Amino acid sequence: MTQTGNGTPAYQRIQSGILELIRTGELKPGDVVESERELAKIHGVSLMTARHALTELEREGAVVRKRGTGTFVAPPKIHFNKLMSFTEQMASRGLPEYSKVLSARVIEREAEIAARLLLSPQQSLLKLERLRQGSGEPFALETCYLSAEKYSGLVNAPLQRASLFSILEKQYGLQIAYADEEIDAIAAEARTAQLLSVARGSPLLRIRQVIYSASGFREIYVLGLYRADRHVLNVRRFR
Amino acid sequence: MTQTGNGTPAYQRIQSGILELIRTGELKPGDVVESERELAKIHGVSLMTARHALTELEREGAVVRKRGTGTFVAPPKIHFNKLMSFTEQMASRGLPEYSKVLSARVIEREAEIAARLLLSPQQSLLKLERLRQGSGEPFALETCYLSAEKYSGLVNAPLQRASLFSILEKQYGLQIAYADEEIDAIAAEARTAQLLSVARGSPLLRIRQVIYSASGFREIYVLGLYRADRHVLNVRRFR
DNA sequence: AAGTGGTCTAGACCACGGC
DNA sequence: CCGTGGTCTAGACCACTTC
Repeated sequence: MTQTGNGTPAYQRIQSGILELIRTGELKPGDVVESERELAKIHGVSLMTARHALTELEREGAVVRKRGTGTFVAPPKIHFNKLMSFTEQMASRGLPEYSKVLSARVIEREAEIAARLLLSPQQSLLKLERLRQGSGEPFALETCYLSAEKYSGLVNAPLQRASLFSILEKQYGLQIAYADEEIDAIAAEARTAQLLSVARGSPLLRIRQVIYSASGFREIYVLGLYRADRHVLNVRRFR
Repeated sequence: MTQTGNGTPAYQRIQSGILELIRTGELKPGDVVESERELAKIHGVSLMTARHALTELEREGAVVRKRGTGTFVAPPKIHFNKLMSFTEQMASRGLPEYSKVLSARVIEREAEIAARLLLSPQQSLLKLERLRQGSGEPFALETCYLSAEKYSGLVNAPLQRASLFSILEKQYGLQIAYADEEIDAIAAEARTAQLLSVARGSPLLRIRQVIYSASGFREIYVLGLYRADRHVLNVRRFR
């Protein structure tokens, strides 16, 4: 008797159940999760199916399994390698944040940048230059480039208030998936130094990122220059 | 009749077989991998077991599965967020590499660094300072700190020739798992500038990493200073 | 000894893709 | 239509941890 119930697979329903308990705080990090056999019985499912559910949850880092002992809620996740907008980053640290839009306009014939987005060299681009401030001090200079064709409406968007990510996600239905970043350091040249209130030649962290949509397209190119004395990047690398 | 053969699980043997074909080039990116049913028959194993093997290979990024179509060798992996030693990095790019050991000795009372390894402030540390050169030019200055108690033998290890990682893995049985890195930029001070053959005040990429063993302990602290004009860091971040 | 996760079997039905 | 991967069953034995 296979009782699939609704359309969602049984193993996913089991996962949702556990994730819900974690989300609501009913299960805290370190707490025991029901064993495979218990889950199988409760959900009226075979052992393999219950196992499947836990295997995926472990892979996602939600739980930890210990042979001979049980399955436990994983320690609070550290948000390493998470792609967050400036706004989100500041919010997650509880810091006040402010962005000044220096320019938002359409540019033409920027072949090099178009190439990074895999667009043809003549294609026009939307260029968005913002000075990021945190705790009242200038912090970073971020220049975003997007296809002008797709995102022309952004020129008049309330970027002063809302985060670019949230506008793209909500208004344009863009599903941001990941970003590849190139990180190095450069010396501040005159204009940048002045905008960021640092001396000319001061070391800046330069982050060039290509942001990909869930469907695999290159959607945004961002050139970020960060005051090294105000910014540390956190990365986790695996062997 | 369960024929396990040797000690390794069947699904791992199936994985090794496929990975070997990929490694030797017998299977190239885009090629079809044997179907679940074929694998099950060939290896005299049930369908679930063959599936398990492919599921893990897909998770690791070695293959891609397409419902209704088949399983294919994944496109060449991009080594994002991979923890590699300097030696490995240079080798993977086919570049000649050379390291000069500037010092290798035991130091005492370096409370701040001991703290990063969660050791007591008085504990003595092994300090290993190396100048990394690639293509004949100085490239980076790397200073490693390890527990002197555990790794005292390293003082006399052939670090000129073998990579620190490989010595730790082979001789000390250390299983390196991952590293958390703090990345920022600083201006080169006198000694560093001289060693790296750059002007004083040049921007350097500073990477401070804590390397963890598979059992979760903090094993190595590395302070790396990289010439920004010779080094770009690649990172992938996920939403 | 009892309970846990790890591996595995020999089937089954479904949804999807290509022909 | 046929072959593919996706989901699932109702058991089984093993290795490990805890008591």
